[in-house]
Amino acid sequence: MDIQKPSIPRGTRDFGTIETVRRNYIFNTIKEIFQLFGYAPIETPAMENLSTLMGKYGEEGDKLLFKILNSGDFLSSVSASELENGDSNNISALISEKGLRYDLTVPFARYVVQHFNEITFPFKRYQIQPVWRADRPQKGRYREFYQCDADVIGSNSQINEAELVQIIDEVFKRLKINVTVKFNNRKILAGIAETIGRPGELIPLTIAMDKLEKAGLEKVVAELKANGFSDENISKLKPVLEFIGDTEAKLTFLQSMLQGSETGLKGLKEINSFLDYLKNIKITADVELDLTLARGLNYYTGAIFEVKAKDVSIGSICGGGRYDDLTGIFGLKNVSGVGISFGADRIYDVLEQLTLFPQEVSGGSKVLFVNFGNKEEKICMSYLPELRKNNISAEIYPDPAKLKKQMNYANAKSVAYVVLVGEDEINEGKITVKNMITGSQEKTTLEHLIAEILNP
RNA sequence: GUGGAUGUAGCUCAGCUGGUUAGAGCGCUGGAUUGUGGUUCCAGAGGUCGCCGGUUCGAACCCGGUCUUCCACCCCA
Repeated sequence: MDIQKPSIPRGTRDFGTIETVRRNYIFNTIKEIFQLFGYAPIETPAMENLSTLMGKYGEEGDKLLFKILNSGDFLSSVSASELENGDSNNISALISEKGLRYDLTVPFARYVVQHFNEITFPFKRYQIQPVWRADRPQKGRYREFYQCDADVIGSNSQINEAELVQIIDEVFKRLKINVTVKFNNRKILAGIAETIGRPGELIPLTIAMDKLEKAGLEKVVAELKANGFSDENISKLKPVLEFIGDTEAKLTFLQSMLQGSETGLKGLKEINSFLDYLKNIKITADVELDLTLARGLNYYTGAIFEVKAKDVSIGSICGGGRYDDLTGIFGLKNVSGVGISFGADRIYDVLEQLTLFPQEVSGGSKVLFVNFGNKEEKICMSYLPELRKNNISAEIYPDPAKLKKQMNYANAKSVAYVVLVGEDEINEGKITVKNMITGSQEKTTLEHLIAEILNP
């Protein structure tokens, strides 16, 4: 039999011990903050019915869904003529009815509708699980990655938006990442579309506007023209694209521009309410209104957020928004929700690039007992529980290997103290403790070692 | 999904216009030091040159395909 070189699918990764400990540091930080704000955890399955997932993320999203082949004789449901036609889309619908989740928001909406009777509203939940996208991987883009979501469903108040910004601020403050929180409102974008004379063409408009920062005004205009926007449409839009000023100035400008649009004015009202709540909160991060912020996910209808790291260029590390009717498609009308999603894997990349991971995130033992042989290891075995009882992680080297090898092991695992108990120590009822950081060494007792570690 | 790069030891990389036996640093193992790591010195192990095929007397090197990683679009966390 051939030995095959093992590998994992592209865009997926193994995590070593250091990486896992560091990732847990991110997850734990986020989880702690979520709980601090009263969010409770749920989990949903890795796979959902495709009918739940399809059509929720736009055309692009459907393409990026990982589909799971039906079990058993999956071809039996395909007729010969369909096979002959070779329409992949058609056939895939026949042979696959499950898919891996693409995000956590849509499964959450499904969950809310399905468990409506058990839930007390407003429902604040958090969820930290992997999601999968059949995207082409590159830096900061993986096919399996973790999202850390917090959502409030069943409340229209902008107090939720303000709270989510507060959570974002708190999380990145603790992780020591400088960020800018950009926000916008889909209703305002809809109002702009209306005002320039292209109501209902929100999506092509926003996709083009989104490129302003990256591609520049000319490219945006060119794309709009290609999508059938007239010169008059574009000249009406230009003041928006060219506007320079702070959040307040933008709002004043929009107030007069959107007079004719009911939706647009509603969006303005939402933003003003949101900002009003925010005034009472001390926020460290920069928070700014960005009219070119669009975000692709189709289900957003109100506020939208995006968070960027100031010191690293990696795309957004957190995003979110309000969806007024995501549960509607599953039969539950008039339930509005708003949520944010932290991208743990990108946050990892940011922390690594800025070397912001705390030192103590190592994962090894604090104390290692050297193994000198059968008689000595038994004494060590009796000491170990004493340390662990005091919440000090400790281990004994399992084999009576050469001392050099055991010291090397301690060094590689960044163990702080190595304890040597040989014949001399046994006779004296003491232990020899070597401090691996300073290199100094002294004969002492177990009690003294414990005391030193607990009260440095 | 479109376009462009990339792949040589565990890691980072050298390897001339195709020419005998493919190299370095770091790491690893052993020794100098039989109860002392992180510094030093010596020795050693480790390679289907991503994979498959083609051109050639001869391929790590040229050509085709495929996979990987990366970059730009698209989109996104």
